[in-house]
Amino acid sequence: MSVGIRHDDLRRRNRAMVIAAVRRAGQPSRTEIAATTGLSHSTISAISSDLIGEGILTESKPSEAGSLKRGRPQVGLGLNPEAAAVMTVVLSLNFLSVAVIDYAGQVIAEEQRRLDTLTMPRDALVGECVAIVRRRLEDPDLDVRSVARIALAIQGITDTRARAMLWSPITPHTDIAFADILEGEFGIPATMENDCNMMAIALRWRDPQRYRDDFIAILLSHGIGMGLVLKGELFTGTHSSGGEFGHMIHRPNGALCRCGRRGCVEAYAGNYAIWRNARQMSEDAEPVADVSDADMRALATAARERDGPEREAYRKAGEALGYGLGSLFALIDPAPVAMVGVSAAAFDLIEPALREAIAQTAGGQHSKSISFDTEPNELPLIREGCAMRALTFVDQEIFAPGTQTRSGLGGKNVA
Amino acid sequence: MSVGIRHDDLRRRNRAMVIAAVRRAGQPSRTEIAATTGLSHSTISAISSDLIGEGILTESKPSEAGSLKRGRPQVGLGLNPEAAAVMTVVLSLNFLSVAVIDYAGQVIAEEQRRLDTLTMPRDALVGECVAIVRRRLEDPDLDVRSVARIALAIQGITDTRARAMLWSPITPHTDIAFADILEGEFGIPATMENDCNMMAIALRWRDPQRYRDDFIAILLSHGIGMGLVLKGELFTGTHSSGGEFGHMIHRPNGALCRCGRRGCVEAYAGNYAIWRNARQMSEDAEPVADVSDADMRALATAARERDGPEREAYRKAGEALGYGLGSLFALIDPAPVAMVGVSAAAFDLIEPALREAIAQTAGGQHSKSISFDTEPNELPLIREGCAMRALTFVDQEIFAPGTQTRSGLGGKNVA
DNA sequence: TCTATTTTTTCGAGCCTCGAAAAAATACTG
DNA sequence: CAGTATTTTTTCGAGGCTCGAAAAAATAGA
Repeated sequence: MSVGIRHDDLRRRNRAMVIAAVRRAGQPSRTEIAATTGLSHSTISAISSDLIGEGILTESKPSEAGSLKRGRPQVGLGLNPEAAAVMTVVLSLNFLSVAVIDYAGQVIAEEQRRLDTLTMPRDALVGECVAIVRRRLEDPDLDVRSVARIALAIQGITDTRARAMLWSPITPHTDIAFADILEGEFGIPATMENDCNMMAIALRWRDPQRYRDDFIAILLSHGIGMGLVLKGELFTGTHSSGGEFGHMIHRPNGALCRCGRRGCVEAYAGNYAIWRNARQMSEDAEPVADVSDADMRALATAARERDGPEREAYRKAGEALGYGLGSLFALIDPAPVAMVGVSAAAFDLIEPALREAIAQTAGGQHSKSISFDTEPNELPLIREGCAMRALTFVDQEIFAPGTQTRSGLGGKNVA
Repeated sequence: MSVGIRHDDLRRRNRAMVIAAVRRAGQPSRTEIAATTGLSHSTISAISSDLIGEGILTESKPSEAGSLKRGRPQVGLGLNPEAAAVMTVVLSLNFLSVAVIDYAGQVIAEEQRRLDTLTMPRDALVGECVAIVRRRLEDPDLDVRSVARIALAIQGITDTRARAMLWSPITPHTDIAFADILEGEFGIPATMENDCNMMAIALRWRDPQRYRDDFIAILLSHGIGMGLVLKGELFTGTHSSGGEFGHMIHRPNGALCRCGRRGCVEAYAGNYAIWRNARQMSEDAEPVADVSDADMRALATAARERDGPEREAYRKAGEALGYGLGSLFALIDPAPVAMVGVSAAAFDLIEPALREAIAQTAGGQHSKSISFDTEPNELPLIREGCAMRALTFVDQEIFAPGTQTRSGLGGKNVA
């Protein structure tokens, strides 16, 4: 069960803490680090001297040009971009994109590719992923010997251990152990992440003020996904990536969902559902495979112009999202929400019904104070999230290694 | 933000770990403790010698009568019952009960009282609680100078910090800071806990095999409550005790709930809802204040005898619970469920519809493998949970004190 | 150039855990 | 019944880590 703290863990954890402080703060001085970590100046001095010696951190002389203060000027510590690199692989509908990122977080190489993910055979899909990674790794223009971690994100359900995709709407194939495949191929540790979880992580790094300990990222796209951070930690299911907000039941025995079941939130709020309602098709109509972003934008425009089936479709979407959030907020208490994806651009059409619905629920007691943010473009968020995920892994497991993660704090999902 | 580990924390945490190991295992030897904690024998020896010296642990000579093994016999370590005592206060509908428990977990005194909680003025309710605690504390037959902690449980919503009751169905009054009141009155640290959370904690201590890291306790009583343990930790909302499973929305705009809203799970599965449906009253009918356990049992008997409105009422309850669990399992993945409370005795009437409903949901994919346990009597569970809650507090915060819980691991809800 | 001020490093003290060896306590063996 | 094997527990020195205080370093103002 829970495990004691050994003496050697101490240094390891405090090293990790110093690295984390630098990654968060950018260019903090040793004094600032001492303040945020609560450790003594001597300890910080010793640890950072080690880290600089190992090439993980660097000193960056002039922290601020206008140094008005009296005494010895602070010298900022920064991450050494050359200490390592990580790679992100984002696999979405008909689209594959990779990036190589240096240790300081800058993108140093990219490649993107269109694929027909819905019809590709299993081997071809895996093969494309392996090939694109290989091309980046073998790029002679780039010194990427030091790629220390690969983070792969996909729409759909992954397992808690971040090894495999269990199910995804972008391909008919299931249970692909991408992480193991890439590790086997390149000998680089890899993880298989859920796209919405990566969005949540990215939001936290982008705007730590707003998205700190408790917040929700909801992907409004062809399907409905969610990434949830509670008490500062990424929330996942116990077996799967979990957080399948889109498949909470909105109306028992209701509209047909892409998952084959009935009445899911997604069956009212996913792009295909909005499309189906806007075209006044039956709720039993088979969900279409994909609706283009352009079509969705046209739908939104029409809904804004006149009161018709399009507007009603968005209203229904808002209602489903509102009741779904209400149920969620009954469990976890309300928190700020970020709406991401194409339909987030139509949030003006969704919001009224959403707020009305949520006000009918226990979780929506203070519905007016629940704030919504919108971000129409999910891909950059997912990429950033993957990058931070991979980088913090390097921070913790490679540059602050130790008594190899015994059971204890191993699987913490610090966002 | 997250704080470094100081050198003095080390001993503190390892002390806490040893105490916890003893509480879990009962009479473990030093060697067993070393094995479960992963610490060295020397460390365990040093720490347990301290703890014995301080009167927290005791050695209990003959661990097993039939010691067949060869070498030096193990000497068991146990909790010293006199090291401290705690008090539990359980406030439920028309009923108030307290118990004094020694450090080893044995009840050493009890008192119970009937009250008319629904109509009592606020001051009287608080006054009764204070008075009953005072009577136990001042009991001359008992040496209870050393009560180190009071845990108070109530049906309803409490705040995350476990200081106050925010709302409860047993009284019209809201926002009563019971924990602060008792602390102020007696100078003993107190907490205000949610009843269902205590049930979950108790289940974990009763049957750690079955209820280990992930499970759900659902109270089927006048209202519907839930206690949830995820990844070994009690799950609570971010502001409130959270986990208001009973107020997830089952049918938008559906049956009238006791909370004044419509379509909550509870509005179909709470005793009043089953009663309302069994009597073929309108779903809009005002929920009755209370249905006696005897009446509920009569209802169940009738439902078992013939196919009529009673049976249909239980079917509807099962359906609501099933869809609710389905939505919950979409978020957290399926886990074992314990059904507690009067209506758990009628689970045979509820289960078929519940399983049918859950099979319609994404979370119920493997619905057959989800196991349900029943326990008709919630009160003993709540009491035990409070006792363990209070005792583990004493273990950690009083007998392993240190750098006073800075932000870091402060609020962990280890069940 | 000297002084005040702030940051960073150095150094010894005090703990803590660990491993190895010793001590303690029992069962087996002839 | 004495001696040996075995297992548990304690003891002891070594090695690490963090801390506080003091020293050193680096700058702005006078």
